[in-house]
Amino acid sequence: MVERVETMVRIPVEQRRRQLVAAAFTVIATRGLAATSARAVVAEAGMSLASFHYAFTSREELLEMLITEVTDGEQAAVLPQELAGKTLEELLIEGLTGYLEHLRADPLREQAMLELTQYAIRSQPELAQHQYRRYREIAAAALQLAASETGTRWQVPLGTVARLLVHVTDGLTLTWLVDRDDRAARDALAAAARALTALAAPEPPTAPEPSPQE
Amino acid sequence: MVERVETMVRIPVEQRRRQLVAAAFTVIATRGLAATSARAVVAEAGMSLASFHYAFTSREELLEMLITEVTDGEQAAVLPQELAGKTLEELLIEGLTGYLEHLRADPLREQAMLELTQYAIRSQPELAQHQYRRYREIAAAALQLAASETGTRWQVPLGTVARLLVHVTDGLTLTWLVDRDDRAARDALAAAARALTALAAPEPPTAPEPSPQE
DNA sequence: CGCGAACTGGGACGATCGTCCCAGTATGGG
DNA sequence: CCCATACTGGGACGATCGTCCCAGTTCGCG
Repeated sequence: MVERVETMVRIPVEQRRRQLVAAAFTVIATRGLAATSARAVVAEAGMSLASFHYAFTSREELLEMLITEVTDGEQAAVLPQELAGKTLEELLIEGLTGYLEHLRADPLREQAMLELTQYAIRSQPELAQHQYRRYREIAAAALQLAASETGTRWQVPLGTVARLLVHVTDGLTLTWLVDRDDRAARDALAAAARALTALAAPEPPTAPEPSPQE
Repeated sequence: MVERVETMVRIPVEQRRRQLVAAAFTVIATRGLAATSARAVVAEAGMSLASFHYAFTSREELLEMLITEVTDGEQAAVLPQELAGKTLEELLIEGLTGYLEHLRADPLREQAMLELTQYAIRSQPELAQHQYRRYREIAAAALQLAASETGTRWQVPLGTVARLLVHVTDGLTLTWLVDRDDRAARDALAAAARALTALAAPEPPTAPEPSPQE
């Protein structure tokens, strides 16, 4: 009664989980989290519905793995490449411009990240916290590099500047996704770089002499 | 066959629309946009499902009216109250602190606004643009007031600073909703105020004399 | 070579969704 | 006072959702 099925493929669970996660991210980016049903995901991955619940016990579990994997794989798209002979402000502008280009190149990706954050805030707060800790780590690394490379020093705790930088990139993302105004985004980004620069000051000489204040 | 219904109430359409919009916002805030079904809304509003489609032709129409109404009613929660004798940085700190308090007092409201923005980006881009134009208007008004009140002048076009300020508040909102870290938020906000202050300079005397540069 | 276990396809279940319909009720203009 | 109409309650429809089940297929290990 059952026909010979020629397309049946046997794939180990781990690989299938990865495939489903990737497919899910694609669906979220293109059609939104609300439309990311189990059926839509398996359709995107080209497998049957049963494989979904063989690999994951629930949709929630898939999303959990998705968020974890995506935020851990998050790279510093912000790091400027040419460091030599630039001022801090120039470095910040380049870094932020790099982020804007990253955003412009693949807006759906950042939109998906945003939707996942919002989902996580409601459904898996720890995941959202982890995601933002990672963002801040990346920001802090970039800021520290920029400062040390230009012989400057942050006047405010690095973690605080990093937090502020994440605010800026988040805002940049949200606003640009809304209006797609490249020119305005670049202006705002330049202003942000200029403003952030005010939080740094030239580093005192390498061998710190006791200041003659007492 | 039909029993006497004693609870039936006749309400004009306009009022019912307003009631439904208000109920919908409550549901979005408490349970998320994904859970904001027509049935959930009418349950919150205490009416029957038919009234929903008597007042609105579709769920989408309700959300459209909801977004429009809410963003038009958006107030400047950011305006500092005591203006006299403060520096620009102090004024900015107070304004941002005011916003943080507003956020802390009713986090679900801002979370709902964020979810509505995300929905609008995908489904009604014009509404999202309108929403963010409104945000920028409010920010620009606050910034202009702060500058004129402290005898300073923005070195960067007001619209650009306003855009940047919206970035900061958006980022503040998102991050705080994720980690609820009041202390870190206040630090970041103070840093933001300090950084933004660098974009302003003392206003030249009221009667502008020609500068002796030529 | 054979068999247990890993894996897959397809279909099914109950819940919930948006939308619609219709019989019935209250009300204001004549 | 009465009737057209503005309005409401409740139920229904088809679609889609997450989840589950089971018969059947393939593979690795003995």
